[in-house]
Amino acid sequence: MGVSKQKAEENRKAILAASEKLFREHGIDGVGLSALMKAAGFTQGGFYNHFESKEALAAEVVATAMDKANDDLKAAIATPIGPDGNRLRRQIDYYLSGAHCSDIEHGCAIAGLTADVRRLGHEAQVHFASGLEVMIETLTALIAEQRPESKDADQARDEARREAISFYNEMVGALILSRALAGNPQLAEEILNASHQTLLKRFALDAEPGQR
Amino acid sequence: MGVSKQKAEENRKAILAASEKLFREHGIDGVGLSALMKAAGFTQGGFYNHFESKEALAAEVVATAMDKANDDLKAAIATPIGPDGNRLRRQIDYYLSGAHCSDIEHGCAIAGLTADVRRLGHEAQVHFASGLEVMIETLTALIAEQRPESKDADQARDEARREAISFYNEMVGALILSRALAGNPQLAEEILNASHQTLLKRFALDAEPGQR
DNA sequence: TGTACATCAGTGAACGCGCGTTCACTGATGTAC
DNA sequence: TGTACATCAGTGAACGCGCGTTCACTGATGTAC
Repeated sequence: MGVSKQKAEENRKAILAASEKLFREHGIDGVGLSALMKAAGFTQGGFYNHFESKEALAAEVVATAMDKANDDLKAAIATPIGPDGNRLRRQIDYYLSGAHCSDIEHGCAIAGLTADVRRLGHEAQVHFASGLEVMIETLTALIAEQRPESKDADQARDEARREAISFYNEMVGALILSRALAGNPQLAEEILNASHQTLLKRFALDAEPGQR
Repeated sequence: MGVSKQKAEENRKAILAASEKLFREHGIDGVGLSALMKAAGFTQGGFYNHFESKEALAAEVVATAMDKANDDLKAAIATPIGPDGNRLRRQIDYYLSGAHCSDIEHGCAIAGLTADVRRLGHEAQVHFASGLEVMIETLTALIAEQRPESKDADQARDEARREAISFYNEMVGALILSRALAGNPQLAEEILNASHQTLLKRFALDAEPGQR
């Protein structure tokens, strides 16, 4: 058709964005290149002008999705909150909400991709691991705020990191299990709620400020 | 070939067993009927003597895998332990071990199938949900043992169930995330260890008996 | 108990289909002079 | 600045391949008499 370099770059990003949505929803094996290209507004032959293979696309989708997820989390943490608000509580409320659970396309990239990453190539797995490490570091800082001060800074950092990982494991597990429970919506909700309540309690966020 | 009814029934079970292993490892979309039948020791044409379709097989695999997982857990809990042992601690130690993490074929059916269940048919999802409910009930009883006695029995039961779900969410999340981290084995191990340590502490299992 | 026949698990080739990938072609963009 | 040409993103048809499924056939099992 003849397309400017700038337009071509935009088109490439459109393919990546469409692919991320479809991969999360149907899995990487569950959607073909023709569907991906159609969703991005193109015909299937053009795919190889932008990517070397479907596997290369998958690796790049993982990388960009993880970067975006980390940017989003950092932005959310930086957003001001009211005087009685709490940054950690806000993350928990959002992550374990029914809305986030239903919105696989736009929700947490890690929870949306974890299941498929195991069966992807090495490059995708390395991008996933790097992205998760950044996520853990961000959450460690967030949780360190929440914990009482300690004399031993090294030990405090180790403990905060351990708490952050354990915290994230629980949130991801709750979300993935809940999403697998289309066969019993009531149980799906109970699973989100159980972790929600338990995590608030664990980080002493379950009472009004000052009460506890 | 001509085969007795009893032998045919055994063959059917062999197909189910081979399918469960391959489905867990490669996903349901990731393995074809010819591979399944070959793994069970047959040629592909005979598949439809036993199952109506690949989807029907998947639903039955989920059902039998969940039943077996629940039977195994109940048997493990019933197994006697030494005087200083603890049933809950033994489950945690096993579930969050590197050995369990590596052994997708024989490990926890729920963690092995959760990722795929979302994309299966309704029947499979219902079997999954029923199996998970039984698992939660078993864990609730196990955790209730661990908790101090309470005046209000109803409230105690609700709390034990909530603790059990939250506990299971964290274990499943840790296992699935760890398995997705082939790109960073050190982080994979750290993720298992973080939940292991945190859960032992949470249920006051991290010290010698009597010390705490 | 023996004999004749129906049953049906298993075989292996074939079906149509959609997959990932390749290719010849188009034509606006970008470059050389 | 204008003109001629190379580039390359996009098109749409085609490739071989493996998928889920179907089918005609085989022959030991199980049944009827």
